[in-house]
Amino acid sequence: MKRKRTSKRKTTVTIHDVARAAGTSPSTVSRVLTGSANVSAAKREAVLEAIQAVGYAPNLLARGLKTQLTYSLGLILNDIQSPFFSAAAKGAQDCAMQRGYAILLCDTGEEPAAQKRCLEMLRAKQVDGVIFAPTTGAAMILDSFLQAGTHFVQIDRQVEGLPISSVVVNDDQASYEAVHHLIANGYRRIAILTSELSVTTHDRRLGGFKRALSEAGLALPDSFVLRGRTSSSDGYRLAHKALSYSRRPDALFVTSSRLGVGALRAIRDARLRVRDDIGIVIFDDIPAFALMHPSITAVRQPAYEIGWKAAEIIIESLESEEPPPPQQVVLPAELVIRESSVPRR
Amino acid sequence: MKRKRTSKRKTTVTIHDVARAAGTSPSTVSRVLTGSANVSAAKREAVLEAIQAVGYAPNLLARGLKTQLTYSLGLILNDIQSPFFSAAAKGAQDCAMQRGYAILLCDTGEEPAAQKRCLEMLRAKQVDGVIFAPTTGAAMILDSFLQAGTHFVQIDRQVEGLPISSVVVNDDQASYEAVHHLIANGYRRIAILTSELSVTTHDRRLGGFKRALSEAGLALPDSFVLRGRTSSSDGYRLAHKALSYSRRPDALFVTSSRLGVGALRAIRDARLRVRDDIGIVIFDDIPAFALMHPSITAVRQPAYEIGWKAAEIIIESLESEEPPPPQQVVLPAELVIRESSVPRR
DNA sequence: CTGTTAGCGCCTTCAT
DNA sequence: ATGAAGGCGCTAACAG
Repeated sequence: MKRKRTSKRKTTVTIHDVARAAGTSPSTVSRVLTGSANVSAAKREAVLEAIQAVGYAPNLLARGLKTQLTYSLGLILNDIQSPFFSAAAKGAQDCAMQRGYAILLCDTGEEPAAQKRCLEMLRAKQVDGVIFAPTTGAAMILDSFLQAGTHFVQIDRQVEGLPISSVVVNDDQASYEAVHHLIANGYRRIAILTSELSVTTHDRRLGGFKRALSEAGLALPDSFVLRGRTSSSDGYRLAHKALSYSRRPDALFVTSSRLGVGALRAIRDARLRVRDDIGIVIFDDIPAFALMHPSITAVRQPAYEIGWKAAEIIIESLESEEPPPPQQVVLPAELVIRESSVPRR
Repeated sequence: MKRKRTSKRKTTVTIHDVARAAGTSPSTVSRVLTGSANVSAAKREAVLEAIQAVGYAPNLLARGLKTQLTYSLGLILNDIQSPFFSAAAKGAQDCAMQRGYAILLCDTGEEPAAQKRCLEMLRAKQVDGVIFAPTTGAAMILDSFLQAGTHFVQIDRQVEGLPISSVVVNDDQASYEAVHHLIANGYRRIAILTSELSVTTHDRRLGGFKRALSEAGLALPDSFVLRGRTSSSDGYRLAHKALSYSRRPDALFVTSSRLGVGALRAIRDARLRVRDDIGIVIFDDIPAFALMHPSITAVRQPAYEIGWKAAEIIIESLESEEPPPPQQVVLPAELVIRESSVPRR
């Protein structure tokens, strides 16, 4: 962790150098930089030229130290490789960039310990705000940060009962509709593949699933609720198990695309035909689902918009005089009906 | 862009507070924090306790201003949503995190202007180094940064002729092998779908393609080299065009997964059968390719390793006394043979 | 081993 | 409109 300074810093050019080159004082240079006060057109010109001449670039560390504002936002995700989170990251990045903020990226891999380390690091870096998808154990860590006045907004998941803004989708309702759609298409023995993680996302999707079933008067054997971790191999394992039941399900509702990909592989390996032997709807759409034979019905989430909106909320709250009260934004997820849930004939 | 300070900062606790609580001086606190010098066990204890008691968290801005070291790395990508880049991002993030560095994420969307803005922002933030996938126009912008002593490493693409480290795959050879494989499986009229962007990646893939063809004594009509942008709709358009030729190709080599996804859709819409009517190999593998019917042969890139290695190179060079000379790392991409390139019969 | 001193680069009163 | 002075929080000599 130790490191020596190399000769790198000889080239450090500061507002002093600019001032000297422009024949004025550092304060004046600072004023044209921030635009905070009036300076005569002549001086301003001189300064601007001097900046070019000496190749000056501002040092945001120094500025931040002085102003207590860093114009950077933390972004804590569980898996940047998932299409959902990478789209959200892009949305947040684009919005932040446009408003002059930078994004510090953290990937927790769903590890509470990593989540804690990320939060601490972000605090030490003095980020102005944090966008994050909480994983288990977030609540207790968060307290101290809220007291420190850090602005937060949660995405995808929610830690309930905390006065924090959030941007999520209508997990319950969208799941309800997806399952309702399966039922309407004649499927009766529907199993759910979901995560054992206690995050709101999966809980609510399970909730919508159950609601649709009970509303239709359909039974739900305990064995039809299959829980695992979130990798695609877990999806494989879960689906494999479900398909091995003597009375196996005739349809699957899967609460994440990763699990879904694994489940599809299991179906294939079991030599079962998607749609004819087993219907399937997956929560969270990925481009590949449209390409498959048969194509896969999925619930599309506005991931990019979620990320964008989260950044927007944070920046607004940062830049307003009175920090606005926490807001809960719920964006609609959309059922994209393809072939895997619609039997022929 | 203007913003008032809120009442947030009342809670700022510094090493002074710690010092007071521990009955010692700020320097001693600093010493236990950095471990730079010996302090008596008693004092150290007192300081450690005081830190807990007053809820102190270090301010890395201030430290960085003093030490000229920020322990943060810039990461400039063209599209975080692409599986390749998001895997690379994760690799870089994991390595950086492990070594105590943070990652500042920038997404250029392949825009030279955005690339420039990102670079400037990163410089202003005083990052210790930058990992980046250059897009067109990178060369000229880079110069000034190299002089400023910023450490760089390129991934995926290369700006040639600059003394910068890079981590790439063996684009030429892997492409050669992929096309050779198509030829060995009886395909003869092979077209390539690639990008019009002049980045080394696509150029080299085209190079390997041509090499395999000429070595086999196969002709390459100009119309069989199709170039577009990089979206999947471009892939669709290009493939659609190729398939409409009176003497259409019997196989496609596609130089990116995005283009490939579009091409597959075009094949499907044209009611052609992958493999039997038209063979296909795609450079850059994504999980979905394994799931399709028939499954898609692809060139798998070690994206995570590329990101990891890039971070490692930068950190090593940062932490070594003598900055080591730039190194060019070439990781092997692997041809994953599935069904789309292997005719039955 | 420990406290004091002097900045890192910048912004911001305060005088002028 | 402009310059001088002080300090953001921290570390690194320098003394003792």
